[in-house]
Amino acid sequence: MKEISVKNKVKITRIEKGKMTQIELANLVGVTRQTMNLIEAQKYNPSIRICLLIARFLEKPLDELFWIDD
Amino acid sequence: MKEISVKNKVKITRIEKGKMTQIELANLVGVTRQTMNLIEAQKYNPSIRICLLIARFLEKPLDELFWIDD
DNA sequence: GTATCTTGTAATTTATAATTGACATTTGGA
DNA sequence: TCCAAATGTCAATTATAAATTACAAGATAC
Repeated sequence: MKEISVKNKVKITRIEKGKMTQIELANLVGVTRQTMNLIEAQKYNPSIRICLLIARFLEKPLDELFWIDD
Repeated sequence: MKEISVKNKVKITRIEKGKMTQIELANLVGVTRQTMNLIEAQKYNPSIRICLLIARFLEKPLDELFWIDD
């Protein structure tokens, strides 16, 4: 069981942002919906490239979307 | 030859920040100096966890240190 | 000019991110 | 209530980040 210390608020931000679905955001970013689902569920550590693309499409700064939970 | 579109200013920020060496920053973050070297050279896409730790120790926001070059 | 610390890089291995395909459950609208 | 879209999750594979070991090139101090 791997412990992931990086937290995010991608899911609530996506939903707040209108009716964008996981699939739509995944397509915009260029990942599969499974990957987006795991990111939203905070099951692992995505790459900075994916995080930057998510931040771009959700129109939020990185630091607001991702942080370390310690 | 893999093209990495994520740019960063980790190296100049580290040097500006005093006399911190690559090895010291790598140790703080908890990666090897080779990994830190590759990140500074923008040879690949690090994880958000590593980027958050770098930002913490360099005392800069993520968005200031990492961006997408397109 | 030589010893030492720092950095760049390369080849190999290991860990894990990300994909693919599939199925079950939940949600919301007609 | 029924149907379809959206989400959660799993197992297996592929791609790539990160570690390890090692050596060479620059820099700095003596």
